[in-house]
Amino acid sequence: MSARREAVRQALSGYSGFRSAQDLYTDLRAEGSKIGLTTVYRALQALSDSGEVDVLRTDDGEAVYRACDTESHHHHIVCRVCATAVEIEGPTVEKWAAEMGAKHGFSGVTHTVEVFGTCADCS
Amino acid sequence: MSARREAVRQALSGYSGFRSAQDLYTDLRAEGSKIGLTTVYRALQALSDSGEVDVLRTDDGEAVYRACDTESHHHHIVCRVCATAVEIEGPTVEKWAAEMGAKHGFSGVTHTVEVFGTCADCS
DNA sequence: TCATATTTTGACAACCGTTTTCGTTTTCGT
DNA sequence: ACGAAAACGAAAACGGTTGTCAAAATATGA
Ligand SMILES: [Zn+2]
Ligand SMILES: [Zn+2]
Ligand SMILES: [Zn+2]
Ligand SMILES: [Zn+2]
Repeated sequence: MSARREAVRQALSGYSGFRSAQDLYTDLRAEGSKIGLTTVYRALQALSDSGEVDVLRTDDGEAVYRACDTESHHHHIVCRVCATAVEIEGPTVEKWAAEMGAKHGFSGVTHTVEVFGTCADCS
Repeated sequence: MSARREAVRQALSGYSGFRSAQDLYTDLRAEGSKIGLTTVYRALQALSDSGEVDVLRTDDGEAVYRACDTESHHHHIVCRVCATAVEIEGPTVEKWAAEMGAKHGFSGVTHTVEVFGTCADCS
């Protein structure tokens, strides 16, 4: 883990919501870091490959990242206004997805589930 | 509904899976149509705005479209190999998402759910 | 320590899907 | 048939992301 990658991880950990690569780049530069945008992308790629951060796509196709508390399988409920996110578990959903796969003859079933809403603070 | 838009809808209806704008453009040109790529994008935008087609983002951020049988809320199980998709309903999931929202004080809760796997034909 | 091999970095250009622009063509109501 | 309004397509612009490559940092080992 290089110093720059650690800096990116740290910057991401400071937020409870999902952030884009460019957001993080702006944050780091604002703090005085001389990091390059390319390096931020590379760090996020590595962190997501290793499962340390979660990635998802916004409606307009931008990748956003989050340093979650757990590395085990989970989902999120994300605020549409402030982008803060809460980690949630859904045994119900896990089972449902598996059942659906089996029912339709699909193997190697995975799923993506995200919940959106407006959080209490933003209401 | 203009003729070009109708052509895009028709082209999309010919497939059971999700297709990208560029895929459809290639299909239509291959059939001899003189349609432009811009028009394909515009038609898909209109169709998705009106709820006639579903849109989702692939892992690499590309938008893909599908002409579903029903316009009411539903989800899909998508084959990772041939991209064919089956429409599925999940009362269980609907309830779970709503409960999660309420539990964490979120309002106006929506959700995205997609299931992926390898279909029977591709196994 | 010093020299050398390896990895990481960042400026910049390239890439690719998508949107905007704008002049032309088609459609539609009268 | 006429003019207004909408749709169209080619090309340029856009924005996020990835590739390139030379310089800088770091690790290795004599
Ligand atoms: Zn997470
Ligand atoms: Zn799950
Ligand atoms: Zn559908
Ligand atoms: Zn649902």
